[in-house]
Formats: sequence, structure tokens, C-alpha cells
Amino acid sequence: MLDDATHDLLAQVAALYYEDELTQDAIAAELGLSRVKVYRLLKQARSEQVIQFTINWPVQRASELETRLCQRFGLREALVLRPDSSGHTHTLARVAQLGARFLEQNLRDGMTLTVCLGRSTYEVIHAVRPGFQGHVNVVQAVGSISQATPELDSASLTRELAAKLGGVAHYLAAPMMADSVAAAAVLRSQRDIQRALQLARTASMALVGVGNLDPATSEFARAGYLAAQELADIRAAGGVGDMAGQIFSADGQAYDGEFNSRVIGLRLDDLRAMPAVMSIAIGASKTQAILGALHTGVIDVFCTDGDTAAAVLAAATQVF
Amino acid sequence: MLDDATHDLLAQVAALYYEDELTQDAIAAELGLSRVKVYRLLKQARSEQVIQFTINWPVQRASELETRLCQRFGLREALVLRPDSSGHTHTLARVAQLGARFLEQNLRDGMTLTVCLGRSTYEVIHAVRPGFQGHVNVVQAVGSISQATPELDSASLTRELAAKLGGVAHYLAAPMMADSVAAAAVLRSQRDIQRALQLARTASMALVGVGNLDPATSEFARAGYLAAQELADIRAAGGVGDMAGQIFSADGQAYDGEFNSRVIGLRLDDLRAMPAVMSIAIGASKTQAILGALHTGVIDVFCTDGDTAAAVLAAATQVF
DNA sequence: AGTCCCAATGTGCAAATGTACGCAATTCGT
DNA sequence: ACGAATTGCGTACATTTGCACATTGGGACT
Repeated sequence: MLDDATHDLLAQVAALYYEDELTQDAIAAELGLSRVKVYRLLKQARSEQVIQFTINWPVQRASELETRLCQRFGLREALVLRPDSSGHTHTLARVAQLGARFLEQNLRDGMTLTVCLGRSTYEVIHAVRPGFQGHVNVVQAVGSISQATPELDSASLTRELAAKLGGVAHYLAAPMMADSVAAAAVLRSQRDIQRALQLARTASMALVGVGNLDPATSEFARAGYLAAQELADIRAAGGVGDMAGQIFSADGQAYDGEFNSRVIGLRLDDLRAMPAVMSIAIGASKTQAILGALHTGVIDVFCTDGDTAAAVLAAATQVF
Repeated sequence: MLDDATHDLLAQVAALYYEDELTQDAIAAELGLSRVKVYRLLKQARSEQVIQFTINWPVQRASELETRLCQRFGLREALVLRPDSSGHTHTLARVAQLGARFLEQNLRDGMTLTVCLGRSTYEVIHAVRPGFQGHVNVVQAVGSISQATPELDSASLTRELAAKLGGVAHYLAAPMMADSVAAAAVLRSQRDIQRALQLARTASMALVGVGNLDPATSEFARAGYLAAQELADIRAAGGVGDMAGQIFSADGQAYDGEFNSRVIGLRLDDLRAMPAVMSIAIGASKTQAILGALHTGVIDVFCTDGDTAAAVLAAATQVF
């Protein structure tokens, strides 16, 4: 991992470079190292997150959109980023920052948090600042995707988050999706998997992303679990999106096909029973998926940006 | 101050540079600016703290020293940095990180925090990470020192902290020390000053440093309020240190001279009545001052490093 | 012992960055 | 309206940084 003496050296070098603004040469002289060595330590300090860059976005929340979302969908809390003039670069990072602050504020020593996969989740975890005081255990809520971008995989997300929150990581050692319903049942009956799922069910908070079923971006498709045609079939049958691998329809009902049963992870009912479920999603293309997700009654706290919030609210009223 | 569009631009540039690791040239091309402009924006982003470097020190606490401090001095909580092999560079920064985490953990929306001056306080405030969710108002607990290093002055500390905690800064528009007891009374009777002090008294938490009365390092001396000789006299009369400008003796009694009455700020009694007072101090030279400070009964939460904690405990038992 | 392999360290150079200087635009005072 | 002062911006150059490549110095296995 990262031994304590090394960690200290990395921190020292990073402090001298970034905080005291010494040159690499000066640091090398001070610590009796070569400049290249200092350069490499700095690089490592960044990659190991010994130094973190915290950007203070002029993050303003759009409170009237927040209250409208809360009222319309019965949310406990909504966090909506007020959109600003500049292009949407880093919008996700900013929304994730909102979500991360919520986590930091609401997690307490001894709590358990469960997480699943996805870019949004990744960004939230990334925005959680290290140095959290207390110990929060982190449980993986759905199985791993072998084909996924490694860093976006739920196992590595679990690990990173647990490290930041000073707790223990509990992995769900299973593929995200079994090849058949029967196989899924067998997997679920394994003691380790059962135990991990049970632990996840008793978590005090969950962090989930919302996926749409677009063949181009879906992790399902990328992982090879579902072909484009299957996704299209599911959409035709009413599926609009997924949370933690569970597909739901526009009115928030769990999708009826065998698909959901093949996924190894928490079910929508499990999530619904959880004290707090936080979800993050942005993007016009996700409007329908978000709408369905909000109708499931699973989500307690929802983070998004102003544009998405407005689109979701517009789509919601349009129906009726 | 910093208008919103500029702030956004600074954040954008800082994000592209530090997080996405683009070169200044690339950023310039992307945003249609010259490279030098980007360089200047980056410089400004650093100076305005739009970007912050958070260093993750390998901070380990020495829990048995913590419990001994708590028991010996009746503290609610003690935070003691475990000393490690490396030289004591950045020890203060690390202790400050401990203190800052405590603040972040314990401050809640709507609370009021009161702060005073000193390098330790400065470091704690520096280590508080921006992006706190909620609004904590910050009140200046003692008057300003005109001669002090500007950034260590209590007014600017108040401003910076308020910005980080998303609250309003309330200044105590007065010099730290009046020229005579009578003048101090006049100053204190001013409506604005009265109001600020009253606000400070009702704060839910206070952050104070501990000064020793060493002519070489004392802010009093540097500010020209007290000559070296006066400091020596005070020490001879039993004064061992100060908190928020109030001098106390080794047994924790307020110093009896006129000095304390000339200071415009909270009194020790005010601090004693406060729900939570956090204090930070390190260094062998401060042992006696810290001992006195702990005996005042003012401090509820004390942060320091292992060496200082050990020295203080040793000195405490030695007396009896 | 030999030799293969890996990791750690140093060298040299091209790219990126920091800054002094100068020019233009704008503000401010008279 | 005029000039002084200030600010903002770009050019040019010195310094600093990133990185590809060479070198060294051990283990580990034969």
C-alpha cells in the first residue's frame, strides 16, 4: 500500500513544492535528494492522492429547483447545481462535489455505506476529501464488471472510498451478472456472497448512479452482458434505466424480465428499505431514466445540475 | 472581492491545469486566451485560494497521551499527533490538520464560531477545507493588531474562515489593545464593539491559540504593545502565557495587572462560559504557558503534538 | 560464479513555465 | 480636454520541469 515513512516523505515534498512554492532543485538540496527523485516523488504524491487539489467552484445551488424536486418526487433532499454561463466542462465534477459534501456531512463514525458502479459514483468518491475523521465501512452493492474500465469498477470504487473514509472495504466477490437466473441463484447462495449482500442491506446509506439503457454508453453493453438488440428489447418492453443494475420502467416499477434476477447485488426493495439512498445523475439523455428512478421511491437524496433538474421537472409535468 | 464570473474562470483554469494536467498552452487554446493570461489566472487562483492544496499527512494520533491529557486536565477531548521519525518540519501543519478536522466534524449549519489571532489559529484555518456545507458565522474575538503580519491578523483570519465555512464574518473593529484601562473602557462602550463582543460571547465554539510571553516571538512584543521589559515584569509577577490576549498565571488564574483590562476582546470568563473552546499549541518553549492555559478551565478541546503533550504532562506531575 | 532481470538512480534535452519589459487602453484628477 | 497614473496584455528570454534513455546495483535462479 503506502508505508508510513514514504507517505511522510511524499507529504513533505508535496508541501514544499505546492505550499511553499520551492523549486524541485531547492527541495532536492534541502532533503539531500536528486531533482529527478523529487520529480518522481511529486508524481507519486499526486497519483497516491497524498496531495489533493481542491477547487473552490463558485458552486451555487438552485434552491427553487431543489424544493420543486423535493415536493414533486417526495425526496428528503435535493442538491441542484445552478448552471452558469461557462460550457459544461466539469459539470459532473461540480455536482459530484455537492454530493461528496453531503456524504461528508452525514456520515458518522461506525456507519456503513454501500456503493455501486458508474462514472457519477466514481466522481463523487473522487470528490470526497481524504482525512475524514471516523471510520465508515464501505460495502460493494453489486458484483464486479470484469470488462469495465478498471477504475470505474465497483470493487476499486469500494476500496478507494473505504480508504478515504478510514473504514474497512467489504467486497462482493461475484460478477455483476450471472449467465442465467439459475446460475444467479447459485451464486447468491454462496456464503461469502450472501454475507456481503446481507452486510450491504444493513448499510445506513447507499450511493447509486442512474444508468440509461443507451447501447453507446451503458456499462452493461460495454461489459458484454447485453447486446444492443437486447437493450432495445428491454426498452421496447418499458425499461427506461437502471440503478445498481436493476432495471425499472418509467413509472418506477422494477422491470419484469429475467434480467434483474441475473444481477448479483442489491434489489430495488433492498434499496427502498435503506435509511438513506443518495443518487447522482446529469445529462439530457438521462431525463427519462432519472424520471423513472425518482418514481421508484428508492431515492432519498438526489444530486444533479440545473439543466437536468429542469428537464426532469418538465418531463414529469408533461405526462399528466 | 471576487466577482462570480472571474471566480468561475479561475476555477475552470485551475481545474484544467491541476486536475486534468493540461499545459498552460493547451488551456489557453481551449479558452481562447494567451498563455501568459492563463499563467496569471493560475497565480491568482492560488492567491485567492480558489485552488487549495490539501496535503494528506500521515497523521496518527497518540491515544494514550490523549486520555492522559483528558484525565489530568479534565478536557472533553484531546487530539495529540503521534510524533514520527522525520524532523519536525510541518508539525504545526499536521496538528492544525487534526484541529481542522475536528472543526469540520463538529460545526453545524447555523452555528457561530469565534476566533482570535496567532500562527496556530492561522494554520488551523488554512487547513480547513473549502466547500463546507452549511453556514457558520465567524466572529472576531479580539481586536486587530495593526503591526502584525497582515495575514495573521485576526480580522483577516475571520474573513478567510467565514468564506470557507459559508457564513458571515463579523469584525471587531478595534485595536487589540488600548493605551490605558480608561481608553479600553471607552472603546468597549462603543455600540459596534459592544455588539461584536456580545455576538462573540454567544458563539457555540471558540478557537484560540496559546501564547507564551517570550519577547522574541510574542505578538504583543512584535505589535509594540509591550516592551521586552514589561513582558519580563509580567513574567516575574507570575504570568506564564496568554489566550486571546488574556494573560494568566501558572495555576490558571487571570493575571492581576492592568494589562488584561486594556485588551479589547473576550475575557477568560467569557471563554469559560462557552460551550466549546478549542485550543492549539505546540513547542517545548510553550510548556509552561500551556500548563497554565489548561489550568484555567477554559479549554475543552486541546490539540498538540506528542512531544509537547509529554512535556506538559511531565511538568504537571513534577509540581506535585 | 555467472547471468538474467528488475528496480532504482542519474543525464541530457525539449517542452513548459515564470517573469521582466514595453506597449496600448482606460481611469482619474485637474 | 490633457496628461499622469494605472491596468491589462503580449513578447521575449531565463529558469524550471517532464521525460526518454543510459547506468548502476543488487537479488534470484541456474
